[in-house]
Amino acid sequence: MYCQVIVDIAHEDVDRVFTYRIPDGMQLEIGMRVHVPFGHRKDIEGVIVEITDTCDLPDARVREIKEALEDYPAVLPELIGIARYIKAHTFCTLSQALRLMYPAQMRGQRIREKKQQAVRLLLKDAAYSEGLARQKRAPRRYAILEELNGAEGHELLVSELCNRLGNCRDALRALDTAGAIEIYTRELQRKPYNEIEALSEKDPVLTEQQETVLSQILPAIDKGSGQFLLYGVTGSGKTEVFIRAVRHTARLGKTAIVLVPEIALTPQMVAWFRSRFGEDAAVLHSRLSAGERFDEWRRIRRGEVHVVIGARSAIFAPLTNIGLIIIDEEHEQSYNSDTTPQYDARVVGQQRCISSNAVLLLASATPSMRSFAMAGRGDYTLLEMPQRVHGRPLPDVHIIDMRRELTMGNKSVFSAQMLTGLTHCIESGKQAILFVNRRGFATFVSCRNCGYVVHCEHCDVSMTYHSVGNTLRCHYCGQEAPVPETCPKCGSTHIKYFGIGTQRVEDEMHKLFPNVTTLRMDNDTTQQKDAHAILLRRFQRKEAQVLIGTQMIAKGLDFPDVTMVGIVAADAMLNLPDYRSAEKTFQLLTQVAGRAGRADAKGEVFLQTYTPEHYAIQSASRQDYRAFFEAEMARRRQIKYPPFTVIVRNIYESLDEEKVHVSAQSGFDLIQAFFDRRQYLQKYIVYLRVMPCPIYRIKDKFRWEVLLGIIDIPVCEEAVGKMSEISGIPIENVAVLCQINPSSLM
DNA sequence: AGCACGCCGACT
DNA sequence: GTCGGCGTGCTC
Repeated sequence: MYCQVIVDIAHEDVDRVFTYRIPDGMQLEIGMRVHVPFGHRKDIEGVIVEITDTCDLPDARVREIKEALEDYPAVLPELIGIARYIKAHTFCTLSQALRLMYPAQMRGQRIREKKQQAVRLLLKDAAYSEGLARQKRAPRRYAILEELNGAEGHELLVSELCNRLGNCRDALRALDTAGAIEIYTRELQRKPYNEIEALSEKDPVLTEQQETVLSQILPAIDKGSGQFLLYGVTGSGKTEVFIRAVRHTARLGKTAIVLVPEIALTPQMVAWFRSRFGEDAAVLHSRLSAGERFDEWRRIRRGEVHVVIGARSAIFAPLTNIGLIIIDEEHEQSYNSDTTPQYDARVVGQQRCISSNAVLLLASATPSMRSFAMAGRGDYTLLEMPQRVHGRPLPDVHIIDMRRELTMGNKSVFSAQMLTGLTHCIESGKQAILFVNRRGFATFVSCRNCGYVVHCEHCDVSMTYHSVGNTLRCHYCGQEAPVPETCPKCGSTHIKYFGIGTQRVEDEMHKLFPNVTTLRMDNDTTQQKDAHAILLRRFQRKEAQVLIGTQMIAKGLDFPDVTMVGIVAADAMLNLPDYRSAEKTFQLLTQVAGRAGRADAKGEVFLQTYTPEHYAIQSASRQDYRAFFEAEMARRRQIKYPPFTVIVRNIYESLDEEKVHVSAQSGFDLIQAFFDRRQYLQKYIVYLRVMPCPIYRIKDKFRWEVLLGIIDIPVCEEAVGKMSEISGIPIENVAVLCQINPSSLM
């Protein structure tokens, strides 16, 4: 018997199968990880992707499998198929794609099951009393028996016993020989989020629109096919739909994956599922400890759970018999991996659904351009939930023209109108959220006399002022610098701060409302582990009346007492060099506005902007997704951007300014030559150019880019592949990376 | 990716 | 004369 092995080496030259002989008596299956000799090297890890009884190579060239690394296939056959799909579509090696399928810690045997010693009491009832009496004069043994008798299931971990009674291993050994107890090793499960408390356990009555939506999803799950895009406004009760759909899936004996866009949102989703849904839910994401991750992965692999909840990587959960894959907040950029393999969890999910006869359910209050367009074409069935539960109205949104504030002489952070709203909210004892999409205090520091702006000395960006520590910080490389007292250029002392950051808003709040407690949540205050959850819990417990934060407060959070939301600068992200900035602005404004008025009181949103007429802001204020979608699609079509095109961007970075330019130019020449040889592709090119990156220097490295825009039709994958291939050619002292539909064009 | 094989410069 | 530089090529 022979098998085909993919060796765990990420290089094109070895990106193919190698044939090995299976030694007599070795039990191997497809998907198992093995050690194989490879060239002059021993013990290279590999994955078996095929088993055959013949082989067409001369016998002398075929070597033997050394050993299996586990006694079960680490990669399910279905996931080998998914890995092949990822290789074909993201231009990585098969070994890189296979690495996604099992915990990284398993590579190089760096992790083992955690075993612990446990003891079980073998004596029951009368025998127990008798045995106990016999130990009257051995207090250690007596105590052990008593402890075990009182323990749940009459068993305890040895470590726990030693904790309670001191070191008692000798006594344990004696009891073991006497046959009173049994000492055994058992596997310890490290379970994340075990401490999460259950929420309400009763099923709420479904709203009419929830019923309607489920009446379409559930039969599809029975049938084993269907792809849905659930467009439901914030607060429309999408989570309840998820729970019912997953429960239905589990009742059919099938399994489900629920994806959330970021790790911080998993505990909440887990809580909802654990409390409402009897079945066990596993959690899988990259910030679990190595041990936790391995244990969760193995629980799933052994078929012990029906539901897996997690971030992007959980799409590769080793579940069999999948019946449903849910992707919540479907529009989030975080579903795209930005490191190789650059997969899109939505696309992988779709592929898994096809290979497992499962239903795909994408959900969002602000669907991505791509998904909504696909629904329009009939690729997805569109499901809508336009109303909030319990007929709660959407919040009133007030657009405030900050240009007028300025002409009226108001130079502060808050407009008169927002200040009134804030005061009213605070006085009525409710809570408020202030959204600022910039951390730090001020966005840049500038001389009023000559216009000089303080830049980072390593990057071509202005530095941000942080009032904590009174320093300037570069948000790209972390470099800190003191605030200049005089202008380095003209010597003037008129140095001023411009732009608004979270610290500035916090500062202003304290000045205006000295007795109101606030919480600030941004990258700077959430550095420590769990800081995120702790801050939110404090706000939930009303330890503060006002929460000031960046993007991270926008998503999925449910604070019933928040009646007022202030968006300090709605257009701050509108002018970024990113074709998605309008879409991002609309999504963010909608999400933030959705935080207001989630319980009984109607919410109010104050949206400050310098461009009140912009369609992203207008449509967001009316929570009018369709209007935004139409306008944005028209614009994307016109400027030829995704979803009409694919953008491929090769970035060249080097400390050597001359070399990086030359390298980018030769990369450009290669792709140009490629197109010259393929006339049939040329008509799909929208643009192809080589130029310096918008941020020309980061961390002292000069940056150039080759940018390709090409109509998104299947034959164009060839061109994407070529760009990826070119980026893989090593150049001395120049780093090249390839981005497909990059999230930012910095 | 790794590591050996192979053909040219400055050293005990 | 050798030790060792890293260019090129192969791995079932």
